[in-house]
Amino acid sequence: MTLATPRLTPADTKTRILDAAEALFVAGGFDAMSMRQITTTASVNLAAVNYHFGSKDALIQAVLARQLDPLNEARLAVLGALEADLAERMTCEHVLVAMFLPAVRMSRSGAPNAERFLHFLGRAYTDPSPVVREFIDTHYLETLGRFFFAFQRTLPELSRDDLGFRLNFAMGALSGILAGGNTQRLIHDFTQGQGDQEVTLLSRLISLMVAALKAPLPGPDDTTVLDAIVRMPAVGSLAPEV
Amino acid sequence: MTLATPRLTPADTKTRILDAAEALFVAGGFDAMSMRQITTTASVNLAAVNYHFGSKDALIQAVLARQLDPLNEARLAVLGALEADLAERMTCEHVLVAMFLPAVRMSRSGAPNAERFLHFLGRAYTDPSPVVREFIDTHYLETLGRFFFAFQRTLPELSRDDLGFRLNFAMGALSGILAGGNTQRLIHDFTQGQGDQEVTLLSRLISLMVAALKAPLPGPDDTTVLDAIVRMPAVGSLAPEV
DNA sequence: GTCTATACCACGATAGAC
DNA sequence: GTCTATCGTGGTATAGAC
Repeated sequence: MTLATPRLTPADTKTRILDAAEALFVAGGFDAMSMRQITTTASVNLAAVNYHFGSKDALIQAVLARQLDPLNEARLAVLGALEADLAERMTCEHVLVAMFLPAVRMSRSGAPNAERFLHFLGRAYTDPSPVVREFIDTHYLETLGRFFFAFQRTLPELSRDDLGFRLNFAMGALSGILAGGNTQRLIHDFTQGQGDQEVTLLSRLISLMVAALKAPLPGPDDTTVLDAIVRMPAVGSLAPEV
Repeated sequence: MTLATPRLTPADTKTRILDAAEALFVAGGFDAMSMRQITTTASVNLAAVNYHFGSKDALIQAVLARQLDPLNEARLAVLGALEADLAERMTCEHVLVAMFLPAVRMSRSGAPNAERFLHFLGRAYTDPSPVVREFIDTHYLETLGRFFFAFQRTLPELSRDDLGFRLNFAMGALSGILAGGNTQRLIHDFTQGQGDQEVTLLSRLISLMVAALKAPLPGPDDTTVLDAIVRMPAVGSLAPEV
């Protein structure tokens, strides 16, 4: 754990660059922050970023890691604690709580920039730049593997492929919610929520996740019904055009 | 309907630019296609793009519109046909079929580049560039308003806000699936599927969508259960760190 | 109206002096 | 460690030929 030393002396170059980059990232995303903007804001030379981090890509990865690594650690800690406590009594709801609660917790902690944390998180998860996307995906993969196991234990009736399909579905859905125009409202709900609201939003999200995870596999009947729809005259008569 | 005239004379500059841009877009996405690449491939001058389209952004929008506008028209046509045929007997499964079937149909049509259509669609829905994203969102909004109405009629028990929340969830989920590493596999399933496979994948997708749309609202009981989880010693004792 | 040649400015990156 | 100067490439703007 890094001590948040509130020293009065100016931070060193590396930290100043990280802070400036983080602020500009939250404000406008990866593409909007230019090296010249970053170095000007941090009051360092243009070449300093390349010297300390190697490239703009490596810089943003350092910025992301500084915030997201503790988050993933917290997720794993909650998951581990729940598993130690409940063992076989775990449900997928517990796993979902382990996934979502730490972010909410962090945004309410007394730490500096706590209220900016969800802003940062929203940016990180929705930023269009490939560098950011790849970092998120990679760093998720480590944690996701662990959670995948946990989900598998609570949802033994699902095959490995099917669980992967549904998790992909559910996580994509969460990203979609964050990416949509509701982000501001969601963050507002998050930050404003004291206890009750926090739990309310969590339960709302989780109930949708659970529905997607526990939905019955489409049986032959469903296929037949769907087939009937597809072959309806009203649908089938429409010639496809490209 | 535009006639797919296979003229032997070289296409005019505008069309050549559109074709070249589309090919490069499918191959590598928006960022990877440079103006100089496009104009070289199309054998036109660098400034021709700016003359005919105004900017690179406007060009990609024209490329997207040429392919996606017919798709949206087909979606609306299927929806209208189903509504005319079924009236009050419509279910949300019918609406979902109207949403997803046209894309599958188009990819199987005899039109040129039909098999490339889902590749193109995958790119369009997952390209990280803000220009592409904004275009997709905007052009969806028109169609989505119409579909929102249709969903509302088949799911009267959901409030307007709640339906919006869940549709956002479901559509984000679909994008997530397309955006994930499964895209190639999904496309493979799509293209290879003759009838049966096509219906199978559709039914699989739709069953998840239906589950998310029809999931019961979390009642007081669920909130209490969740609250109990959140306040468990194992969870609550973990101090948040940022 | 169309098309071409060319100039412009901002970007990220890097070599080399200090 | 830090700085300046500079390179290559990106999208864009315009003057002028046809």
